[in-house]
Amino acid sequence: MAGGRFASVSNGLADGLEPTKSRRIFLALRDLITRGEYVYGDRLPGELKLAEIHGVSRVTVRRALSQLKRAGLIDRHPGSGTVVTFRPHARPVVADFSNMLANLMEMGRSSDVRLLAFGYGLPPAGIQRALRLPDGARTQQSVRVRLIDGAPFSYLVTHVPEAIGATYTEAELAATPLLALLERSGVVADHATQTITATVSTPETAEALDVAVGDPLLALTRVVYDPDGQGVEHLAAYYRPDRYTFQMTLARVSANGVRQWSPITPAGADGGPNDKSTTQRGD
Amino acid sequence: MAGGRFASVSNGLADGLEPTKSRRIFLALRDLITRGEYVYGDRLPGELKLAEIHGVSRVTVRRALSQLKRAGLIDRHPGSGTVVTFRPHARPVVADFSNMLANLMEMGRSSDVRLLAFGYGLPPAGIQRALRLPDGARTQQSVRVRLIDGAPFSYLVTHVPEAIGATYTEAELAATPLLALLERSGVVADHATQTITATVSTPETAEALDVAVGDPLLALTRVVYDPDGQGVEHLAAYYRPDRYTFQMTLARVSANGVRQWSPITPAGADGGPNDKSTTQRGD
DNA sequence: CACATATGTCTAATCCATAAGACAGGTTTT
DNA sequence: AAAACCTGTCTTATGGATTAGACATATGTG
Repeated sequence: MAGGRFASVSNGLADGLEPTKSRRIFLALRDLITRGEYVYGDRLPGELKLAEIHGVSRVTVRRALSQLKRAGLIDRHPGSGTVVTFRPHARPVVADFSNMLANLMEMGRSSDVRLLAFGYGLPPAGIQRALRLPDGARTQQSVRVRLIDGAPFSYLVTHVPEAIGATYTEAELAATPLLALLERSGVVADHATQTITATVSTPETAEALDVAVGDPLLALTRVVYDPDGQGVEHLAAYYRPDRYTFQMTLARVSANGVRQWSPITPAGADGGPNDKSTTQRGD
Repeated sequence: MAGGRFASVSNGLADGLEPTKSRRIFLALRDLITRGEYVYGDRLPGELKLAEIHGVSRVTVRRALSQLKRAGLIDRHPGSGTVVTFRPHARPVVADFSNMLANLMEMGRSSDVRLLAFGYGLPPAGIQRALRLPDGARTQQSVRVRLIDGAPFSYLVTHVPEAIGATYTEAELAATPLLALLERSGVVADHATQTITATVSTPETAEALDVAVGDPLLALTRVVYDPDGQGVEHLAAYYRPDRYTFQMTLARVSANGVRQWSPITPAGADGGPNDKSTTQRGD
């Protein structure tokens, strides 16, 4: 609720804290609206129609619509109908395939980081394996929340091998992108694997991101390796889908006689000569 | 439940058809397991611990664990504890950033398509705008479900301008990737925009994908344009996150003096000389 | 105007997931 | 052997979302 440009894309909470049918319908409709299936001025189906579509009673639909109204996505007019008031100018943060926050600063938006946890310890088995660490090796573990215009949109859990993590302080992590810290320490990020999927929020992520427990989240797992194939960073990131999406432009090219899609790197693509951009953000 | 290699990654339904706390906890735990946070042989926290973490009673945790057990992800031993039995060999289908189903056939897996709907009509306002169609222009609309080894993993809704859609039949669409049909018809796919986000399943998608209503889904929206910038295909795709994820490898390269991430195209990356692969799949 | 359709408001009843607790029986550790 | 911890099973009670209905009121249309 804290903010800025996201006032019109809030979460509509306050009575929908539980995983109820109405919450679910709210989320489904919000998704249709924020993704542009319904645009400004469109009329939603009537309450009875929605009740039929979702197999619930009218009361339940009305709860979902109340949440949408509270979130500022719709207006309701007795007799006339329910109308979308969401203006796409308040669109979510957009990142390209490489997870760069595209043009964040240029759009005049302020980004902020809150460091929720910081410490050293034994990593979970899966993370240990992903980083290719020997048994018993410890990692530096941190939990951060990134805000845009005062509103949280990402929840980041990182693991870094202890020796590397020791090269910077807690305060530095709270102020600097992790990847920049690593490269400052002489670590060479050579390649990375990245997986994108969908999941649900837990009490932890829900509280940090100001959503209801059970709401869908975009999940990204990235493991960064040095030239030797040694893992140097493990990132588990959770994003609010209404505030952050992955977006990319693909070109259909011929390579080896086979036509296939190729991503267009933002720098060399949209004509904009903004190569002077500062160091790419890490997450 | 119909399926092959997915027997070990089912949805654990059958009493969790509603968006309940226990369902939510099931999903959260399943996510941790399928993403490798917990690996084969790991012991989950005890029921009381889980109850504390998620802020629910023990009964509720037990329901979630029952679903996990039914899904074949865990085994429970009285006195000893709950152990992960999920073997990563039954991993989800993986697609790279360009949405190609990587090495699907080479892995000996069978893919199948079910055509649920087919027809012509006026598109929703958002889709009309995305395709840059004039008012009143009609589109061919289809709904398909893609199966892997007999188990559904994607729900695809496409819109194609009427004139283009007329160049192939309903039967052809049920058997051939849409993009191949388009290019056969002389349509030149030049570039595309693509957005990836997370959403929740509706009764429609839930039934088609055999998940509970309210379960999280990966959502992809893609609009393909011809060289003139005219939209030729609009695709809204929904994926079961436990059966399909986006996965990519990135290389840290220097370009213009700026270090940034660059995706590695699967063909030229993993050393495997499989350039002979057939036409790339469209979805 | 009359009619269909939309949202707004209220009622009464139901139902089921959830909570809180006790107890049994198996496993591991000290 | 005892202590600590785990899952399995059961009981009772409650609360809040949900249902199904009626009725009012605003809006647009033929």
